[in-house]
Amino acid sequence: MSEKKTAYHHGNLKAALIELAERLIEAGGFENLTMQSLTDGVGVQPSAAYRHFRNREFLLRSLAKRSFDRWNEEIKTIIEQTPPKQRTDAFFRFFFRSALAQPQMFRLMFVSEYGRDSRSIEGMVSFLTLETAIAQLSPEQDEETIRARLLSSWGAIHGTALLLIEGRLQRFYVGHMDTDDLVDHIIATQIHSPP
Amino acid sequence: MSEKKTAYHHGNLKAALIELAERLIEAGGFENLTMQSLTDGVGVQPSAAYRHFRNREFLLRSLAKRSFDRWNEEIKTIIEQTPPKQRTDAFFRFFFRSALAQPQMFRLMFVSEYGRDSRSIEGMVSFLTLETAIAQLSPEQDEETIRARLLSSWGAIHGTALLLIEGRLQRFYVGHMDTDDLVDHIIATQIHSPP
DNA sequence: TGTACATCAGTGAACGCGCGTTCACTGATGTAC
DNA sequence: TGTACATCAGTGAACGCGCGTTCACTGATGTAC
Repeated sequence: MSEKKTAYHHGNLKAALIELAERLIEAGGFENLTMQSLTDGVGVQPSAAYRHFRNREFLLRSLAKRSFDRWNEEIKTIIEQTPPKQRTDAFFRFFFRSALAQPQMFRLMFVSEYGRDSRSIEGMVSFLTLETAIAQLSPEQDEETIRARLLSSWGAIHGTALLLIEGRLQRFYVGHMDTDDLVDHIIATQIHSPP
Repeated sequence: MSEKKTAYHHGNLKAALIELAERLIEAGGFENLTMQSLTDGVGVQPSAAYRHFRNREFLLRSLAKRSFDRWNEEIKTIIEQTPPKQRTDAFFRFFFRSALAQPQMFRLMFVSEYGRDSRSIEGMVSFLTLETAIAQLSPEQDEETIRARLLSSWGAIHGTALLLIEGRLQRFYVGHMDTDDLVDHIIATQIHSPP
């Protein structure tokens, strides 16, 4: 199997489709990803895509899953390399960094229906990681309080990331405050909030 | 102009379309509102809708605007009837109450493109209301800190409301914790967090 | 109080098109002997 | 080392349909005289 693709057999169509799909999603949002634009971009007939993906929904689902897998890998690495007390902070920072680096992929993963499955299974991993990290910050708390903190932190970073992605917060910045400052503040609020 | 509508002239088509549109959106999300299902439900030809709304986008925009207007009215009333120190709390509670009462309308207003215009103008009202309320809770703070708190609170309630709407948080409740407890906790975190 | 006419708010039929998806086919590749 | 054949991964053409939108029309309503 040579690298050179013949005119007929593309050779690595599936990989090419995935790669382009990720670019197109980032460019226009998953809602606007069409099978035709995707196959056009790769230089192949629309029908060829169906040799590799059952249908559009399946494609989007598997794209979301891929991203979640990568995401969880990265989180695992970060957690391992960070001292326990700083893990919550590190997780929050990673969360915002990735959300702002690939906002449309973030939406596919965390907003769309297509990410739902991955969220409920793989999503737990980061959830539990975060919970453990939070628990270590305040070991005296009971389980229920820790859970409540976890959920409210999750809501805070989820919502703020979405607002930042939509770019609808800058208008309210004052002085020399910017996105980084806001993220700092949110992290401080979530980490040091009282029981 | 009698209340009785003749077979031909509906009489109050516009109002009927709006009312049904709100019901259909709440039932299936704004993405799935079609002009045909809308006019069908009212018992009128699809083309009739275009006598009252330029197009679908315009319809959805004006629905979002209507909701924002109502929403801002309600907030104004609540704020007026609440002592200054409790206004932040009251606003948060109203926010969650309305989000959970009409989740799909919330999405139209706060997530969709169609609510964007209303968010940037009318949205400021509630934003500034909240800012004033927050400022009154901690009068010693400088403007920038208050803004940061405002934005991070906004993110927290925005994100948590969306997660609650998607029903993806219950799974993580423990003991006798429920949605109300979570909301309580979020409000406590946001209101009493340190500078 | 009645008639003529403008205006308004619907009808009915159709269009167009974007887009996902199917299916019989064909060219290239891999494998058995 | 070469040939026959199965298998695989594409092509090409077309379908269907949901859905927004248009447009010439018509029935009802309101108004001037």
